[in-house]
Amino acid sequence: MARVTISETVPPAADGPGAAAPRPSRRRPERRDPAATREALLQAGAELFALHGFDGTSTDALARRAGVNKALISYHFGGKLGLYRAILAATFEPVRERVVALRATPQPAPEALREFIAVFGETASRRQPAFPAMLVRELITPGSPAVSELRPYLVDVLGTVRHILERGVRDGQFREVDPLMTHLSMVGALAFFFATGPARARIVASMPPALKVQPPSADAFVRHMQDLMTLGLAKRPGRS
Amino acid sequence: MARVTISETVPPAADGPGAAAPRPSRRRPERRDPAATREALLQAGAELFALHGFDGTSTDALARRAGVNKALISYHFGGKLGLYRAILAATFEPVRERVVALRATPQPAPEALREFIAVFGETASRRQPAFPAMLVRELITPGSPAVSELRPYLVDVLGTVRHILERGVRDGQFREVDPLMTHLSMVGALAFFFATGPARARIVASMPPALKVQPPSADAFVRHMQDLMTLGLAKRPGRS
DNA sequence: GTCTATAGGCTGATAGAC
DNA sequence: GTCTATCAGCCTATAGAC
Repeated sequence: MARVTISETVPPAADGPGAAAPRPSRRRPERRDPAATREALLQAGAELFALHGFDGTSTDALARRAGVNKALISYHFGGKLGLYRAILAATFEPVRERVVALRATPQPAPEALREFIAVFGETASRRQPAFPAMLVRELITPGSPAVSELRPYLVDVLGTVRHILERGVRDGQFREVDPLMTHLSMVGALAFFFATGPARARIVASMPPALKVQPPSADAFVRHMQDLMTLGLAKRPGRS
Repeated sequence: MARVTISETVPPAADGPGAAAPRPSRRRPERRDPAATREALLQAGAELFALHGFDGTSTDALARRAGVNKALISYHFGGKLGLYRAILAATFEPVRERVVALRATPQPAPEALREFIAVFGETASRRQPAFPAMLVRELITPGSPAVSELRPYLVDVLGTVRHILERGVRDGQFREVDPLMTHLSMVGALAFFFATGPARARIVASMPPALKVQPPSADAFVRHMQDLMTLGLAKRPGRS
């Protein structure tokens, strides 16, 4: 099981979590770059797997969405599961890198925590829109064939958060909190919000116009979480 | 994957990934109460759908787990989807009732919010263990055939939380927060924690004993969330 | 590398005996 | 109400032409 070396060269077309999905104009079966075929499958798979899960996505739907022949999934990725694994790696690796970079920040802990939340939000809303749903789906399905491969990523992210929290406690800016539970509540709220974005958009869209309320934007929610966490963790002046 | 021809009377060997599962002692195909059949299917379905999702659960697995003939799913529930819908209703209705009852509480808002979190935790960890995973799965899959039926439940729960939060703001105990975002962050963190409990247990179980850390208990996490939310929402003395 | 055609397995549902 | 037997449809994967 080699480390997947996916050509990260092509930036995944930034389409929001709301995902009306501007279908990539891939009508033509004409000859084209094989790297483009791989890329189209990775892109289509990220969208469909995030939305419908592994079992809910057929190779037929993947190929159609990518504008590519079904057999090419096996040729390029060794099968549907191989494609899924490649997408998992391509999705989580950039997240890991951006998060781990936060360890070195010179900012005080509360600012670093705000930064972590901002990085999560930016990744989820702009860079890797499939990331929150894939994370949640993997963690919810204990028998998933790929959940064990996820562990290194989870460990690195948890480690970074723990690092920030412990520094905050040491510096007297955070009250004494359990780092794991704090991590779970923060990441859980963020992942839930972004993973359920499309469904929220749908629910709002189907409401009678009179009652229609705009769902919160990604940026607003990031700010909400930044405030909630820093205030909720803050060491209160009076206490020891 | 070799299909060994075993006499089908033999109880299916402990299967399922999650599956410690106190198998209901249903050896005999003898006549029995039809209500018991329905109940066994509802129970088995709640476990399997929560763990593997709708697409990931076959009628065969459902029937085997329930110790019941496959054809009875169609007879009693009109098919796999009918069973799923019945489980959805049976899972969410008790949650709705317990949550809505909180509207009438005479307690101050911060106490009421703590109570809401406790009710969620108790429901998720003891009464309806399938509830968090089913909630998350439904909300993550926008096209789910049942997601629209969920709306009344979501509206009632959100309404209750909003009610508590607005009362807290009015009474000067909470700072001015967006009720929807606050609801999403709180329920999101709770649902994520409980839905991912089984996976967390697995990950811990597969760790080398030296590094093994106990995952947080349900009660500890409830307390964590109670503190995080009440402190994070508290109106700070100095400010207006 | 890409495509077509097809194999072979599994799925959910039901007809009909009991 | 329960069970066995069976079917049609869809699914993933692949052989082989180009």
